[in-house]
Parts: sequence; C-alpha cells; structure tokens
Amino acid sequence: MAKLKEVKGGKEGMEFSILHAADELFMERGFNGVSTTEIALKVGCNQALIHYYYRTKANLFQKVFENKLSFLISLFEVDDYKGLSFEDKLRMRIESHFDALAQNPKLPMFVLNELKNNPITIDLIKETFNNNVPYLTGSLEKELQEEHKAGRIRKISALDLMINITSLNIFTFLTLPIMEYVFGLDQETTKEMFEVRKKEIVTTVLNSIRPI
Amino acid sequence: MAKLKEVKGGKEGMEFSILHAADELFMERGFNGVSTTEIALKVGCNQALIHYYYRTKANLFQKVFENKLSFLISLFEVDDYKGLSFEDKLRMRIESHFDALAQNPKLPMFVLNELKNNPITIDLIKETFNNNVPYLTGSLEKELQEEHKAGRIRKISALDLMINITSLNIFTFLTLPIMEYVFGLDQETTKEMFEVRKKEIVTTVLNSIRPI
DNA sequence: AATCAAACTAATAAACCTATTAAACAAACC
DNA sequence: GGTTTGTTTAATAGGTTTATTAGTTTGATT
Repeated sequence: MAKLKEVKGGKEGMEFSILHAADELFMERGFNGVSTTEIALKVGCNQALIHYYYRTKANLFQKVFENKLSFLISLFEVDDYKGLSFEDKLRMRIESHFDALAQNPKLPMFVLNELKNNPITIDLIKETFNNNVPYLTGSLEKELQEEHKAGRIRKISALDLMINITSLNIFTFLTLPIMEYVFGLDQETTKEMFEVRKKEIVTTVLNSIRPI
Repeated sequence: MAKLKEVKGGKEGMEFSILHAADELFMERGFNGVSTTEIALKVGCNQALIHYYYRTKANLFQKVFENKLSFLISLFEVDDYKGLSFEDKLRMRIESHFDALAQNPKLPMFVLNELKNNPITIDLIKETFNNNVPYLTGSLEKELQEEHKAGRIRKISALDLMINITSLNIFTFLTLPIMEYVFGLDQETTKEMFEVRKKEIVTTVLNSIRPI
C-alpha cells in the first residue's frame, strides 16, 4: 500500500541483517577470523550480496568497529550525580563503568585485538580520542584540584586516575575468558565474582587517592 | 675436526633460525597474520624447510608461545628481598614486574591476542596457571595476613592484590601503541612516560592497601 | 502486459595459503 | 670412490579467500 519500502525480511532489512551478523561474528573472532562467506551463511544470503552492499569486507568491518568505539567512549560521559560528595560520585562512576562493561564483556578484548591486527582501526581510535579525551578529563581535573586543596585527597591527575580505573575495570574483562576456563566457572559464579571484584576495585581506587 | 655438528649458518642453526624468525613475526602479527612462506622469506630458506623441522605451522607456533608463557609466569617468582619491610618489598616487586614488561612491551598484547584467536593457547595457559598460581600466591597470602594483624594494611587477598598490580602494569603496555600513536610520542618521551606511570602505579597500590 | 530498477545469485578469476612429495645436494663414513 | 644419511629445494595438490561479472529474479510503475 504505502510507497515506502517495506521491511519484510529482504530489502533494506537485508543490509541491516548483514551488519548485524557481521557484528556478532567479528566480535567473536575478529576481522581475520571471519570470511564473507561465513557472514553470508549466517545471514542466509549469497556471498556476493555482502559485497553488493558494502563493497569490501574492510568497509563492512569499519562500520561495525566505529559503533563499538563510540559506545566505549560514551561510557565516560557520565551523568553528573548532583548533590553527591566527590567520593560518592566517583564511586558511582567506577561502578557504572564496570557495569557497562559487564554487559559487553567481549568488547574490550575485541577492540584491543583489532587495534593490533587491523591497521585502519588505529586511525579511528586516534580521531575518537582527540575529539573526546580533553573534554572528558576537563571537568574531572577541576574537581580533583578542589578536593586536593581541601585536603580530602592526595594530588593526582585526571588522566592518571582515569587510566587507573580503566586498567582495573577493563583488565577484569580481558582476563575473564581465562578465569572462566582455568577455574571452570559457571555463569552464576562468574556473576558473583564480578560483584566481588567490583567492590574490590572501588575500595582500591578510593583508598588509593586518600591524602597521604 | 670435532664430531659435533658445527653451527655454521646451516644445520641445527637453521632449525633455531626458523624458531627465531617465527618468534619475531608471530609477536608482531600473531598466528593468523603470518604465513610459513613469510617466515621462510625472513630466514632465507625454502618454505618446505619449515615443515621439515616443525611439520605444521601450529606446531611451530606452540613452541614460540610456550616460551612466552613461561617467561610471563617467571615474572612473579620474585627474589625474596630479605631484611626489607613489607612495603619496600612490595614496591620492589611492583617495579620489577613493571620493568620486565617494559623490556617486552609487546608481550602482553601478544598473549591476550592469541588467547582469543588461537584455541590451543587457552589449554597451555590453564596448565601453566594450575601449576603455578597456588604456589605463587601462597607466601604472599601469609605476609598479607601478618601485616593486616599488625594493623599496617587493610584486609586484602593475595589474589586481589596480584590482580590489581597486573591490571595496572599490563594495561600500561596494552595501551602503549595507542598512546604512542594518538599523542605522537617519540621513544624518549615514551620512556619518560613509563617512569611517571610506574611511580603512579606504585603510589596507587601502596596507598590502596593502607589500613582504613 | 511491458518496462525498468533494485535486489539477488551463480560462476569464476586471481591470489593466497599449508602441507606433501620427490628429487637434488652435501657432508660423513666405510 | 661409493654409499648413506640428513638437509634443502622445486613443484604442486588441494584448499582457502575476496571481489567481480554477468545474468536472473522480483516487484513496483506506467
């Protein structure tokens, strides 16, 4: 009836289906580990169709990767929990960063992995960083200076603090597959471990910036 | 003269040359990123020779990987800096772990990378872990309990503390290529950054375990 | 119903890759 | 010198892979 193209399992639905399937496969096995043939198989279409929509495999991959990157950066754009003390605010930030990763546990490994194997990705990162990091550290820097002047924390730069938090949080998920396999953890135990580890990280970070 | 086989750029020298070249190439681009043809090219020998000595590419890779793994584990077998206070001892441990990584900055990424892409590696890790971790945490655990009883540190498990240290140290090197590229660092600046970061990590860890 | 564009597929070219095979070479030994 | 043993190579089978090409299907429009 309507003149708009319908999405009925074909048409432009197909273009998205390909992106979606590629997303899942790339996340699991990375750029080199996935063939366009395999993507086509998962979508249930002809292999040439992938090239019809995205021309090259690298092109398709880039679209997937850009999405992931902007998600990762978005984790640092925090709500400004007003009225809370600096300590409580920081606690919230650490936890929300951790939780977001917990919902996308494969993401950090995927990004680091591709960063190593896939030359094009480093430029994407560079762009994203230059556009966002100064903006992100800015307000934190100010808060830290105030807190330090008030004698409530030791001297530390926003960048160092952010690196500390990301290190502790992300490393948890980088090594998760190892832990699961080596210690034979089931899903339930993994979840519990998450909570324990999250608490420990918060304690560590908050404790680590107390005045000397 | 001697009946021993001579190493004159051939013979068993060749077997080692192949391992060595494979090591460098695998470290740079991982298992999937390197072909036996390429290894042969680097060694300057025929491609079939690689299969003559190692039969399969996976076989050759495994030999390289095992070496890396045992090196990484060895970083935790610390000299027992006798006579030092616990704090000084811990400081030394963190720094020596950091320094060892600084001399092999590509190692952490390589191992994590292969762990994701290369099914056989996870079993190698499992074995290595089961053989070493309990032994490694054991003595630290005792020290931590003593220090805690004496009121000199807060309560923390050896595993958590070790994860914290490894997180902070390793993450530095995982993100190093990003930092170098994004901020356009030269070698000298990178080295300075290392020292700054090392100090910050030591401060963070020591501070983070002070009694509450 | 004829037409036209977009969506889709079959077939395949060209470039890789690993691993094997059979033959050439070299040095050591009798 | 001839034989033997281990080392090295050339050639190639058999399997991928990405990307293109040319043609078919589909469905809307006139």
